[in-house]
Amino acid sequence: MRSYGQYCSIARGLDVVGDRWTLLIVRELLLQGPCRFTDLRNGLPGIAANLLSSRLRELEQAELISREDAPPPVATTLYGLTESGRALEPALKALGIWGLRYMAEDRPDDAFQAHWLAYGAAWLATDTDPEAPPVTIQVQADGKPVVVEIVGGRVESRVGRTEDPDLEIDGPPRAVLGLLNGLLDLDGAEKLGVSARGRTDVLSRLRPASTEAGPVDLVER
Amino acid sequence: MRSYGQYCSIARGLDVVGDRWTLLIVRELLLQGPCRFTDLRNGLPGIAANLLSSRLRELEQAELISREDAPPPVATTLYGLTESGRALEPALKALGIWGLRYMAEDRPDDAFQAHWLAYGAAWLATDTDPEAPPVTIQVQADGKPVVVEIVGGRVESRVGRTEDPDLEIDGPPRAVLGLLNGLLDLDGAEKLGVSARGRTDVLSRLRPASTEAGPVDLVER
DNA sequence: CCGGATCCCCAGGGATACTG
DNA sequence: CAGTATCCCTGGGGATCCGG
Repeated sequence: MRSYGQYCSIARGLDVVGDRWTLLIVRELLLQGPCRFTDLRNGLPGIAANLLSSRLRELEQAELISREDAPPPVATTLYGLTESGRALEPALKALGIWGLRYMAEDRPDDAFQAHWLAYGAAWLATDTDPEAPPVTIQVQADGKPVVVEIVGGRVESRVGRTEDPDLEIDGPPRAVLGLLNGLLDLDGAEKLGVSARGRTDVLSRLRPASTEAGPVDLVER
Repeated sequence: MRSYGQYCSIARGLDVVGDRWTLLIVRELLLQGPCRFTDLRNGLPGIAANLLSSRLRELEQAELISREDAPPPVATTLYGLTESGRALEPALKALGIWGLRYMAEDRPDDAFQAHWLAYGAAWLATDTDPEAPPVTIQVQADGKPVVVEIVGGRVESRVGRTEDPDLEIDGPPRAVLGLLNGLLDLDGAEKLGVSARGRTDVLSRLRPASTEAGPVDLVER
């Protein structure tokens, strides 16, 4: 990227990660851990192969990512974040919280992947009752399964399924996301097509991680 | 900007502010308050007038900024941030903290403005001794004056001069910034051309605002 | 002088095809 | 699978010009 030529840490940061797709590549590596080229390509629907290739080269040169050869059974190269790359997490988190305000808009053609929903829960929600016992929620959105665990004040999540969850919810991504972030109550979510089975009371423990951003209306205006 | 087409709050956020110059425009309005076209242009050295014009139009449409007609004596239009625009502050702050690691590199041609240094102090530094009495520092870097006040755990700053500061420091931007962020000690800063007069002991109260980013080496490698 | 609009040119991004 | 190569087109940089 062409430099902004300004002695300002925001501008210099953008000199490095301001290019198109760059922050999303970091997002993928942050969420998925070390990835193969094809994993990244799948996690970034819409990116052109040459662009991904060139971005990876630039990011490696900037020492945000490093290539490593995977152990024998796989025998391919893996791309992983360096310390500098991982240090972008707070910035991505803040941007993700800000971007929540645009998640209400329904764009049917948008791609959707399970791990995006997973980080949505883990990064963007807080447990309001840290003293309460841990609970497990089996989430499914657009057919993609995610497990959310509320444990001692923290909200954690991963892609996949679990046995005997305290609660199961299923529905379109927008409604499920609103429910997980505490921005939608169950009534509202059910109107948007969510079905819930089990201890629906645990949902009241979830509140949006604020950064004093204030709540956002996830229902389309 | 062309949409990434991903149902992810980071991607949707970048759909709005991911274009070149956009975040820097928000930075200016955040630091300077409502601005005229020319003020923005001066605060964004390097931007082409047509780009600024088109970005302002897009940002207004996205409801991040609003135009208002200034009161009679000025009689020009002012651009100011809306609530959504101001909500970007945490993201810009996080990015600015991350970008600090690139502030060590010396690029003689980079532009430098006083208010960038001012936010550098206020956003990126913390007072380690909130109980201690308030102190005032008169800073000057590259001829541009900034006042930094350490008051009850908070670090505040503004462009300009004050009377009877507890400490005066003067030197090249890189060294002054390192000193204000607690990343450089006085000895190191003096080697980079800083001169200090007054209560140099108050500098020990400044520490970098972490976001667990860890300290950064501001001296060139 | 302020607040842009217009024009031209080039670099960077998108789509697809091709190769080790 | 992991990229490269190619072509095309849009979007950004830079200068100039114009109305208020």
